[in-house]
Amino acid sequence: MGNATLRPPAKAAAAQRLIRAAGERLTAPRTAVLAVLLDAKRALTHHEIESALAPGVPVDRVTVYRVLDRLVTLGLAHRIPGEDRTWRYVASRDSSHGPHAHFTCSRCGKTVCLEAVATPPDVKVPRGFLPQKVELTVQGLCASCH
Amino acid sequence: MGNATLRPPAKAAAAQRLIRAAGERLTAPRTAVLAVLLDAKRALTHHEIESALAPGVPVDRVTVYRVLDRLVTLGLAHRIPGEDRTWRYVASRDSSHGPHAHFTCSRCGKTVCLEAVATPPDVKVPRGFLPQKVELTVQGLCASCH
DNA sequence: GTGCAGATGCAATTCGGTTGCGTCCCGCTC
DNA sequence: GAGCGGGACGCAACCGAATTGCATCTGCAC
Repeated sequence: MGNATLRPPAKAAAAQRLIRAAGERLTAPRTAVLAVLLDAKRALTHHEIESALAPGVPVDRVTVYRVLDRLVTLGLAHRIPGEDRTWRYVASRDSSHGPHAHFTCSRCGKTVCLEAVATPPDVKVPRGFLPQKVELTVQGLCASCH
Repeated sequence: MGNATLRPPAKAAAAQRLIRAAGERLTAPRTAVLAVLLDAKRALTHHEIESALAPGVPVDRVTVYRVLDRLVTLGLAHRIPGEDRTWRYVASRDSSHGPHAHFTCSRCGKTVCLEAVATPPDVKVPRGFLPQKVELTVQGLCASCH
């Protein structure tokens, strides 16, 4: 998952580029948080993000929330409601926001994005309902818990 | 959604039957809570459940949580993590726990179960992962908010 | 009717997340 | 390169959903 003190500089540079490209002000917290997300192989909770960047720049809890919120708004990240009532965040791999699938381990809570759902979700909704976003979550055991 | 003071006795009777059939002790809170769920046309939050049964038997907040928890364990109900970080509960229509789909209105938060999803659950999971349950959530606008 | 494991009620606590507000600093302008 | 203004940050207090501990009560088996 990467070490905060040794976070690849490439990720920080990429983070800066993305923030700039979004027309946002470039600040240390934003760079750090986005770099953490880009470096992560799975969805991270707020707590995980916070502790991942702790050794470097100390960033306030609230600021992390606000940065994440902003990143989600900008489309640079998206967040997943978990079974444990906490948000998890992932950097958006690219702007293709097709029907998204996630896998959550019911033992350790680890959450990963599943690429390429082979199923065009033709869901029947009641008359008058307007579907906008489809979330597909698979619960089960991850490789290490299995 | 039914009125608490005039809750159909049929629902209370059904609730009692289900609780009994599950080999559980029959208590007023359990009957009341399950009756509320059976009577509901959509998924209810803890708060909604509580206020739905308020006029009749006053049931402690904590007890409602515990009863719901028990009902979920027994398979008589299931709960859905919402975008607003609160659980919503629905009585399990029957024991067929196929891939389940829910619709959540992003404006008013109302959540309903979608029957009959044409979802062939061929989701690709990473090697070593063991899928157990599939949740499909559709976000959008409900008929009244649309 | 009696006993007891299990259920309930009450109070206090935890915890993820949010809000208010004063200060700081990024980035535009001159 | 100095000045400036609005947005971002940090701190502290707050909120509400959910959980835990414990004493009391009760469904139900005998």
